[in-house]
Amino acid sequence: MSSDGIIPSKKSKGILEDLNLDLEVGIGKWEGKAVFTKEPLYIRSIRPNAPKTPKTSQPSGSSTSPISISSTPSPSPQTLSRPRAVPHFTSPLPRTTAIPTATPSSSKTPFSSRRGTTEPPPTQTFGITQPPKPIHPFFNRTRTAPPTSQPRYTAHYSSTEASSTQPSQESQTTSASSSRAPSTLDHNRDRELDLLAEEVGKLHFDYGYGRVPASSASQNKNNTINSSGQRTGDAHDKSKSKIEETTPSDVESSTGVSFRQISSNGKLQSKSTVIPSQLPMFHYDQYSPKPQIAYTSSTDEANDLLGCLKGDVLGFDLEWPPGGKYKVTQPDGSVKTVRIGMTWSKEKGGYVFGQGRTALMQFCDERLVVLVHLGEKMDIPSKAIEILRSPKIYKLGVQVRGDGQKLLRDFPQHFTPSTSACSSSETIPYEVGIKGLLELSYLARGVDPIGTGPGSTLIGLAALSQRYLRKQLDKSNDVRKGNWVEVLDQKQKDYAANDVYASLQIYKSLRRMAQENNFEVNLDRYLSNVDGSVPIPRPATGDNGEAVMRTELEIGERIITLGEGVKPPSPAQLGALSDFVKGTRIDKIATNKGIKVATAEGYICSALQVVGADFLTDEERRRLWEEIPRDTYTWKRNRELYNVLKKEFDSEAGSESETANDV
DNA sequence: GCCACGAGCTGTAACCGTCC
DNA sequence: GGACGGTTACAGCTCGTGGC
Repeated sequence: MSSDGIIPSKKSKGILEDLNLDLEVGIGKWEGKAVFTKEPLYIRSIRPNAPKTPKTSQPSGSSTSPISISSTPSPSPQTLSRPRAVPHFTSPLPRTTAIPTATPSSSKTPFSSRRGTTEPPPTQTFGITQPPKPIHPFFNRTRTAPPTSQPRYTAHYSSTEASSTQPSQESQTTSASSSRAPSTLDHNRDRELDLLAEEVGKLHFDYGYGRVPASSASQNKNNTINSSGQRTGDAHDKSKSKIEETTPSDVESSTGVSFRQISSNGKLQSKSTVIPSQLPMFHYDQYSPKPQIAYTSSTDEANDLLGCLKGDVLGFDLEWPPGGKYKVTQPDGSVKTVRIGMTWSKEKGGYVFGQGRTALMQFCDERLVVLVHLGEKMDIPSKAIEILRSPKIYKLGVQVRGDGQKLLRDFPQHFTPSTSACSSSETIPYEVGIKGLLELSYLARGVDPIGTGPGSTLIGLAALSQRYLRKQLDKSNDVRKGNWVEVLDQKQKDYAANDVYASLQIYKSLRRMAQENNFEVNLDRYLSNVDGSVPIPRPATGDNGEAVMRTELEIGERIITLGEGVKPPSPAQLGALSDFVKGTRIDKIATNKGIKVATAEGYICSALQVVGADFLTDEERRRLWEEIPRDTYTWKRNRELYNVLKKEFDSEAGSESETANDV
């Protein structure tokens, strides 16, 4: 592509690839679309239209390059001038699996030496002819840019310019970062991760799911005791010992699920990998005592069985048939094809695929797996409703919220209030719903933030099983997408039981991990309740009885109602004002949100122009007056507010009233 | 096949700052 | 004070992941 294009030329990309970059650097081989940056960058644009007055003082970079990049940290977020986010390199590879790969030289820099970072070293591919696919991206992704005081965008230089930029020595010190603007939430999470990483780095981990350091392996082998005093080590079947006997060299020469090694001093040193296909398959009967599997399609029996479940943490899952055609064997032996979850669309002139109704509910505790087969018509047993509604019983699963929503759609009568419960208020409070749904992948992220990597997306049950149980979970399509409506065969029962029992075992592994490292886990942080509590706006009634639309705003802890037709402030403006009334200084708000102070000032004043200065208390108005300097554009653009405050707080207001108008 | 969710990319309105 | 152009924030889109 030409130098004007978005994609850098093969030549320039080749230069990047050929560079013998250090791990600290991050750009070694580009595989994704976005540009990743680890360090704050100076960017100096000398485009013809660039401002004549540079906003930052620059170290001398490559003078021939349209854009110069330095790894020197920015002195202040307020002084960094950047163009808007621009996509950079393109690649047919999926974005989320794009992993800047380390060059061999990267091994010179041990991961442990990288202060303030939490990402694992990039997957090493030495001697691998076929890069393995099965690694879950969340166990293998480099993290995004670390939290800095930078504004939202870091080093998103225009691709047009970058494409013609020769990689200078300085540019080599840049690393990969998403071109996506890191949100405030991202920043906060990154800060949390950094803090956690520091703490975790001090600890000695024996996760019980990765390779166990020799010293502790002998100690723990078959002797792990859970909090309830039960012996759990031997539950990890005979095949476990095979893994434990694997020599480090065996493991390191493999690829697949990556496990980071933590030395006795707690530092991350290197990683080893295990090919998932070498892992044994998960099966509930490998555990001791072997759980009983109870399959029923009788409501009474289901109630009895569910009543036998003990503890306040249960495995939970649902199965339903994807929409499609299914062959069903009739009582007389004949085979009939039926359509499930398909509806005829006149517009499309064909069937539209949907979903079948929930056909199977799985619950389990340590000793009992209950498979309640609802089939086509059976209603949810009352005991199951009781469990699902109870906030005190945690129901474990991956994308458990989706399961909850599915139940809510299929059986709304049990989890949503009747319409008679509607109040006259503008939102309808829902007292029921499905509570205590505990998202396992969020729990894993909380307990094992380094192992799961950055981000907040869901991690599949199979990936969790590989990592925390060292077992493969059968997720083959032939069973998964099968017909769950008809009476289940043994394969389906096993699949369903394994799914739900694996959730419980993963939870136990995570809990053990947290206990061993003195991490207090508040399970309520990982709940995904489904209570249908979506506010339903009801138009207010005007004096003449006609419905008028008003907007209710929550600012800080105060609620204010705007008049009809008044356009509410933008979310950013409301957020800034909300923070201000909570007592946060404006410069702090700007830093927290990664925006300029002037922008934060503008947001607050703009919001106040809408809600009115009276919204603020006397003290808040004084704070505003004192925190925003007189000679700012903020006051120029909000003169009305300026005059109000000046009159109130400026002792020389009278003599300067004309000046105020001139601002 | 569907659904839900998160991450990354992109267009654009709004904002900021300078010039006349 | 208006015009203008660069900068910033945000909404909406696409795509990939997970679930069945």
